[in-house]
Amino acid sequence: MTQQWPIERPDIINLLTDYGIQPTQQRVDIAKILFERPQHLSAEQILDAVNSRQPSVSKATVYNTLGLLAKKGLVRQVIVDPSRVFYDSNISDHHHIYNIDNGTLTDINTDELTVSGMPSLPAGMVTEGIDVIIRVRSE
Amino acid sequence: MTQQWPIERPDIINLLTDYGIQPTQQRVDIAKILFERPQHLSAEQILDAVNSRQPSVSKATVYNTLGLLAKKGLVRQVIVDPSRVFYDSNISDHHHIYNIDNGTLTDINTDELTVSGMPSLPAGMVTEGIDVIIRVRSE
DNA sequence: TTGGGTGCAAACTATTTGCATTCGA
DNA sequence: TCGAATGCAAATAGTTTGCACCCAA
Repeated sequence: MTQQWPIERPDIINLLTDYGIQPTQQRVDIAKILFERPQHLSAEQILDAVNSRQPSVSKATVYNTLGLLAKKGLVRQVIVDPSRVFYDSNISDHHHIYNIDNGTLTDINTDELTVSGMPSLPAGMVTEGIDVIIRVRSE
Repeated sequence: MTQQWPIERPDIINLLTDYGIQPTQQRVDIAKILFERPQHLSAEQILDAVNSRQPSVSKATVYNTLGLLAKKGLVRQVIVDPSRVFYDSNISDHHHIYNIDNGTLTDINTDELTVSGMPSLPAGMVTEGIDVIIRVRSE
């Protein structure tokens, strides 16, 4: 899927529908923040952004929606910091650099950095995904 | 460092001392659990294990000690689950398979699975570590 | 009308912190 | 002796949950 950013409101509605998600006002608002560009946001950042003009979405709905988007495969959870989950609007295959000083995530394409030698898994095990995280710090 | 497991109490005391950690009773008890074998334990598992006979170490001390051991480089934090941190007593370079169904971690040696194409980092950035996590589930 | 979606507040849980007490070099 | 280590409980923070209300098909 060749993507152009930002994804506009009508396209977001189609996207949600395609993924089997009923496009309610709040869900579209939340998705709109995420799909402005490929980015990594925490739940709190999304809550703040979506309510920046006037409060319109509750915390519970933000969490419920992010969980739903992740479960349906529209966004990807990035687990690099025990204190909060990041939601990545770029679902094409890629890896991450995590700056532990400022909590910033940067993408690495899989053609730049590759993983080789995937071990065979025990019977009955299915790969759900491969995360590569390069932890960096300043100085 | 060729390691033989389990690491016994007197060796743990030397190990702590070598790493600049004052080997108190509680710290040695906690380290002893971790260094029985190469393994991945959560803070709660360690708390339970260390107090299995009779309560001897508080929750705060377990957290303080694990943080200290990680900071000094005696154990490695493994961040794969937003709900809890795992502590890995194997600090030799390796990667992980994480079973999201049962929360189990399995090691992968770096000679089985390798990462190539480390991107050059911006000036002033230093690599702290590379984590590769293969997420799997049953069935 | 009726079930899914939402909001609010309370509940939860892993982790951290403040502070008084105890320990160990 | 005296600072470091410990323990307890309370505080914190991200996330989840229970439940009443609301809305669209």
